[in-house]
Amino acid sequence: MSLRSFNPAFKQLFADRKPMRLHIHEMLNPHTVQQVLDGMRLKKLYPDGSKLDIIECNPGNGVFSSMVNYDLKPRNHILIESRTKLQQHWKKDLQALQGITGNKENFTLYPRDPYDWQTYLDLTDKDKIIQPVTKSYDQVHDELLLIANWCYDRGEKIVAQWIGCCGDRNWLQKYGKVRVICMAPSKTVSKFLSEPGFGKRNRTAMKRELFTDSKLLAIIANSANLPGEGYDPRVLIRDQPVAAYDNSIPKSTEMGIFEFYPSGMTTDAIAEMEYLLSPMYMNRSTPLRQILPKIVSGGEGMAESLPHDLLDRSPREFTTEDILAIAHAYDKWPFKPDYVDTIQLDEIDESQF
Amino acid sequence: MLRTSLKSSSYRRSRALVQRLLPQIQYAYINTRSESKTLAQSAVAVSPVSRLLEPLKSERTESNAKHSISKLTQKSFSEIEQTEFTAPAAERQPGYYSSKGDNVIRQPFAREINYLKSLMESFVSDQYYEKAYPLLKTLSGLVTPEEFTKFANIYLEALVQDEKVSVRELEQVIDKMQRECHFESNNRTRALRLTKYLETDPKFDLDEFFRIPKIEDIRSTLSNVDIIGVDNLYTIFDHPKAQTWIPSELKESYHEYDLNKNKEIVEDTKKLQEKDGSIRSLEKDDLSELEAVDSFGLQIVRHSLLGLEASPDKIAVFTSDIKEIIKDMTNEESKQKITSGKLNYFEMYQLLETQEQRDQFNHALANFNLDRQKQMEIRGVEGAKEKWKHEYEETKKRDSIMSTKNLNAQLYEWYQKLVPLLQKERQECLDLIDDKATNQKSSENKERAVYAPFFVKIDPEKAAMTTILEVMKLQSTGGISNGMRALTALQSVGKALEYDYITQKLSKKDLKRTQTSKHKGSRLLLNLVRNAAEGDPNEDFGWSQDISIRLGAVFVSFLMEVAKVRVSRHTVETEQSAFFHSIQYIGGQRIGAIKLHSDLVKSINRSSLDSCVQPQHMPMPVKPKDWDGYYGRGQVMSPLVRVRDSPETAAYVKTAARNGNLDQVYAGLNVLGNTAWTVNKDIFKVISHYWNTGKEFLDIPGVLDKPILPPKPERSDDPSIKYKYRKLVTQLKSEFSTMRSQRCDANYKLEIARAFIGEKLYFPHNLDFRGRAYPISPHFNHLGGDMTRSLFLFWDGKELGERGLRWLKIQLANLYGFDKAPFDERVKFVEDNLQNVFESAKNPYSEDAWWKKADKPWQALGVCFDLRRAYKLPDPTKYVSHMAVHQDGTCNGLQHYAALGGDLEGAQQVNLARADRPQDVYAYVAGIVRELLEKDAQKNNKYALFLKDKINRKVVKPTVMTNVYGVTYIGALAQVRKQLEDYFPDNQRDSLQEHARYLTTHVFAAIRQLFENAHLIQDWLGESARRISKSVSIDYKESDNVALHSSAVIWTTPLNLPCVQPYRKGTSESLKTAVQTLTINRIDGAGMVDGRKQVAGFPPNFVHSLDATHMMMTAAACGERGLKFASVHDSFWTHAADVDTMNEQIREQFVKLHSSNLISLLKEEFEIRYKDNYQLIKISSKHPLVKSIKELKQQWTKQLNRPITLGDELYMERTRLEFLNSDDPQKIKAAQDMVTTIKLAHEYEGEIEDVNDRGTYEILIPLKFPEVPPKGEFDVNRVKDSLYFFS
DNA sequence: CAATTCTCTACCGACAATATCAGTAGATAGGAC
DNA sequence: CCTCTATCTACTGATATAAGTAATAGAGAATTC
Repeated sequence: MSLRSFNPAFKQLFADRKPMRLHIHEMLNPHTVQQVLDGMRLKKLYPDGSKLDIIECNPGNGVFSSMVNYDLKPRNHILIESRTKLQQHWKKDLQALQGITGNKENFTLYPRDPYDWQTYLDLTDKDKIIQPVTKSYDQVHDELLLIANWCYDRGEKIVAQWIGCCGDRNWLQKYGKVRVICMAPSKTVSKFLSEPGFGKRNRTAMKRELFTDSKLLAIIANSANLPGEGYDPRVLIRDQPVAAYDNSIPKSTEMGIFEFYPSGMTTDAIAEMEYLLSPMYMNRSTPLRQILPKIVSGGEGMAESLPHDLLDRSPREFTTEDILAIAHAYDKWPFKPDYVDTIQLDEIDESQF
Repeated sequence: MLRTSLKSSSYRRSRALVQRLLPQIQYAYINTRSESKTLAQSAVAVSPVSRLLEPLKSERTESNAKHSISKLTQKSFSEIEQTEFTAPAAERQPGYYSSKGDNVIRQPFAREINYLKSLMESFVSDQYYEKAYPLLKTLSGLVTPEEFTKFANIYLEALVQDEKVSVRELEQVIDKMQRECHFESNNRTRALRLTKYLETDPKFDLDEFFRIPKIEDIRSTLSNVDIIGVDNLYTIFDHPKAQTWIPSELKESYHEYDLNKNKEIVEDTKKLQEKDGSIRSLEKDDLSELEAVDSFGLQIVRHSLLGLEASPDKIAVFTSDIKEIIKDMTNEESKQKITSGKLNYFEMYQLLETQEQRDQFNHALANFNLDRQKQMEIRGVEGAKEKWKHEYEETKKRDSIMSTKNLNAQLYEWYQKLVPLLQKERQECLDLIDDKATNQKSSENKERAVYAPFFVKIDPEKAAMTTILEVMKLQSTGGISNGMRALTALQSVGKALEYDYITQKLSKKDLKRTQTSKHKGSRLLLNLVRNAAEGDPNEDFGWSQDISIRLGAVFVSFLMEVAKVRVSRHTVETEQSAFFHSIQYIGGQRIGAIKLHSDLVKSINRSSLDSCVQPQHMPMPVKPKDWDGYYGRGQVMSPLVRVRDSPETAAYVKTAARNGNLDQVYAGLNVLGNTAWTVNKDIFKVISHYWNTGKEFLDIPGVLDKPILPPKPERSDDPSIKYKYRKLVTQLKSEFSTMRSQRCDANYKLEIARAFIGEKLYFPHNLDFRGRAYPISPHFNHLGGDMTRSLFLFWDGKELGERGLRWLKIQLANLYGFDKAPFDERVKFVEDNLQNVFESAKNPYSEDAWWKKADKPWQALGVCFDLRRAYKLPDPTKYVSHMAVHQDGTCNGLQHYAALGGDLEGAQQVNLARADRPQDVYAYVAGIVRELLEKDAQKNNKYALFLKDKINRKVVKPTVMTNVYGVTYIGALAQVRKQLEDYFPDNQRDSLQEHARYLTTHVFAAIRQLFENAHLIQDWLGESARRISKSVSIDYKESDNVALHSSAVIWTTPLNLPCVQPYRKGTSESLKTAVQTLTINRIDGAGMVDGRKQVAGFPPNFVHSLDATHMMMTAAACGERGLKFASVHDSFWTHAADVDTMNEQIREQFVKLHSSNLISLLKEEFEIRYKDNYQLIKISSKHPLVKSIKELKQQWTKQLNRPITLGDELYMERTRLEFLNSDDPQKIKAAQDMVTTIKLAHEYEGEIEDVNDRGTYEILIPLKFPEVPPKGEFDVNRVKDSLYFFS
């Protein structure tokens, strides 16, 4: 298979160094990346590279970065990388690239922590490296693309929050329907992409369905494994993701790549009862009727204003309509507790000094 | 905990794998015995083969039975009856914990045995003998025959006590037990039979009964006096052969009896006094009306300690006693006052004139309080209930519909609903036990069967109260808002129920054996029998944790079912559950919680709960009985040492107690427990006044409604803003809820204080596992904060004298915060402020009263009151003071370290040496740091330049203090950063961090420099702990249940208290209850030690065990000299007049403690204790030893046809040593010729270094300890001259 | 094995995860002979 | 009557839970990335 997207300028750069593994897994095999990119057909979505800004989180050793860059030829390609060793690599590589191509790839290394919200504020507001335009939510933002690799255990948390941001339309999603191409462990992706009724369906999956449009793009497994286990079959059939092998992905951590961007939906109603959803989804196979009294003072009373068939189903089975129905009932419920009472305390560490 | 369970599961897996492999190999060996050789055989050809093989053969016992035995504690009595649980004899043999040589026994199946015992006792005490028998039979399958006899005798004892059981039936049961359970009777069994015969068979022939047994056996039989009882012993005494039969301990009683028998005793007629005008102490109610304003919070529980009401006849006795006592008083006015009925007991006591009167008064009061204590235990909660009922009825009169407005009325409503439900459930349980239940096999009944035998023991009415009180008390604990951890709730309810059950059981105890109708007879014998009947203080009693939790869950779930609150919003009103069960996610883990309805919480906040009535949480109005074993006597049921669920700690302490090693510990504790206190009424009034304003005052938080929160951010605000908001809000809420619970806690304390005004009270103490002493009653004690401490006075007063007056002034200066100056200056400080002192005492409420600005204002005010009173006398030195004056060690941990290490400069800085002024170690360390920075500043270090003028004692104090506890760099960094925070604005976080990092390193360096030797000792302790916790016992086998690293750090204090660090990695087990399935982390006595904690904990724990020892020694010494003594770890208290004596003893005892080289002694102790342990160390693969060891292992591998394990290596060494120590010269010879890996390492002459690098090879060597670091030059005797050592 | 990732970070008093589901081993019942 | 299989149950181990990681930095334990 041809490496259509491979930037020859990188050939030497990659050859010069040994790829390092630093906590976050990534594809190191260009052939795999090529397969994935072929499946994604990004050029169709972003035909005009001269207007496109790419923000990439945790580019790592840069195989994917360089190839997606070569594919789309963006105006800006920001690499947010916080691992000092990799920062050094990039600095060196970009210097070299300057010599080879004059950095017509438009890479900029932004050596900050992609986990930190402040990084994005500084990128656009303080350092003004890029200044995205705000577009309407009618269609996907065609001048801004976010690529992120969160393929390690703790990445799940940030992915969940990013999905939440689509509902709130804040963070980068304040600029419009910004597509996020996200790499994460299959364990995470299969959870967040599951549909109602699937065993792994959880709160974030529900929010994902409600607030975003999403698609499973690819599954990359170690060649010792069979890719795609644990995903909701409906998603696999619907999205027809690319299945590829890459042995830089460890056997224990399959990688899933999916995209999401805000859907038309945004509402305060879900945030208002977020504190209810959390315990609700802890017993996600228990019928709502039994859960209600366990999540809020007097919660059993809320049942009166909900249809029976909904009460008999469990959170795992809830569709977005169900959730909205519950949100509505909650809104009308007279016994909503004070906001103070809904705040959960975390561990109190009392230091004596 | 997920991690732990994963770890242990994978660990189990690998072990299971080994277990699966091993048998095959051994079978293979056994079948081909002639061809192949075992390890040992190959090494010692001449050794008797069978003996070498035996241990290996037994390794393959992995029976199913064992597997199911661990499930036994989850089974109900009927399931146990139907299932067979039998452990192979080998597995019943006791093991050991950390050390083979300590002779502390680890009982296999301890939890299962305990459960069966509880069940059996439960049945047997209600005459369900046929239900109890199968349990006994199951027990016989789990324990050794000797152990079994003990349990069988418990069963038989019940039969003997039951009059309906005949001798024949008894003998039949014994017969059956012999047949079915391999019961081996002993002399206690004989005593049981004897008793039954004596009591039921008029024609019983003692001669015949004792014809066959040997004389020693007869004597041993008769020494079971608790079984035989007084009257039966008299019968035996009457027998002509009695003199030869009776054991030595009964000789004296026998003679007394014999003597009295022949005397005509005139029966004393009761001389009960007529009840003319009994003097009763001022009623608490009157006082409350006098002094309490029922406005804000501090609501008086009427009869809050109703139980402290005595029965009328006791009042009469007390009254006449007092009349008798004051008969000879000279001051008529005082006499008048005492009989007026307007004084409380303490005020009466103060008016007495002679020591004799006081002694008599104390005696009378002690008798009186004994009865009151009993009443309190029996009817403790009754008072609360009456109050609830009253308010309920009042409320009902006003409103037709109950509302949450009145909390107590609400509680009563729940109580009323709960009781019938519990009664019904109890009946169901009874039916189930009687096999009368309609659907015996239903799943409901299956669950019921687990708790039924215990449920039926509980009085529903009392339990209803207990449940409500406990649950309400726990609101907002455990980091859960408006609720509590389910585990905590179920456990405390369960424990409280257990307490009720035990007290009830004790009050109903069969008195037959300890009473006699004879007026003549032997008092000695009576005492002997009564003592014996109290039982062995080293024997466990009560329910296991599982039982009480499960039971607690049943009660809590019933409460949750019935408890409702009425809620209204706008125009809607409805009834909702008061409690609900919920799962919360805290700190990455799910926590089961019982939450209160938010409206209920608001109601509680408004009215503040008065839940204190439960006697187990109270100080004692009577002197606690002296400690003489693992469990306390009398009302004190707590163990001597708080063992934190560590079976090992408990076992070590019990063994020490049984061996009689703890007398010195008891002595110290008893001094603490015998110190009588009373409540300072003057202070109470002032606190009460400020409390009732409802405003914040000093350390009392004000009444708070709800926290004020800033407006919520918009949905579309940046996540960082939302996050910051959430963080702020949680912090506000958490601050709010700590304030609230502080106020709640203070309320609780004040209520107890109020109840004890004018009363005499005691604090029985017990120990933590290091030996530090704590009062057992948890809330109201002298360990509390300033406010709580200020409420205490010694019951006894002592005339100040010159010195006492001086010390009282010093005490005030110390409390005021003027404690860094020499004594004379402190005295002067107070004398200069004497007007302020008087003014404070005279008018404590004035806006800017002097006392309010003190460091510890409440206690300072207390001294002000005292000083003012003293100075009102013509001669203030004649004033009788009840104040406790404190002498505090200056950085006590460092004092001990300095003494151990002998650091000259360090010792001086913590006042071990005499100095004109008290030395301040913090300031001194700050000085060193400053010098270090100065040097760097000259090199133009920017951090040094910035920081050098900002170093003061405050900056270094936290780090110096926590250094003793082994604070790490990162922890200290956080402290320093906090101290430096003010110098850096918010946007310079990075700079702050860098400066803090720089400074922390230098603070560490400074401490290290000052206490160089001490640090070497700290390191030595740490290293020793590391080696111990990574060591392997010689008996280690892969197939065993004993973990690879199973030795904890254990040491013995100079007072012989064994200290066992309880840190082991547990396994999580789940316990299904009526409320939820709990996950309980259980530690196994032979489980893996938590090396990290063992190492980190040992240095501080060892030093704390030393300071505890010092305290106990001082306590005992002060006690011997007639001083009253109390302590808060490193703060020692006594009367002002006695401070000099105490100070002398503090120093004497310190010198005595440190006159031996404690670390060398510790090393010797370790060497003995861990002599059977081996160290796993890594040596360089290039080390010459590696080659020979590898060779030997290869040789063995070939012969055994499997890889050599650690267990194999140890087995070989074990065999070698066994042979070496045998008497058989052939074996000795064989052992000498035998080579093992360990022997190779042991005999290696060169250097063996534990390297932590790559390219290493792990070998076993005998456990050795590092050399003790040399001591510095400081001579500990100089402490005797130090003025400010404790000051 | 050695390399890499994860965890924990100040002592004691006063500790503490839980629900669910899939898979498996063992038990029971049932049916045929 | 015995054996064999189908079905059920009990038990175990794995997994998900939430959704700022929190400002650090170095050793030690646990995996195998």
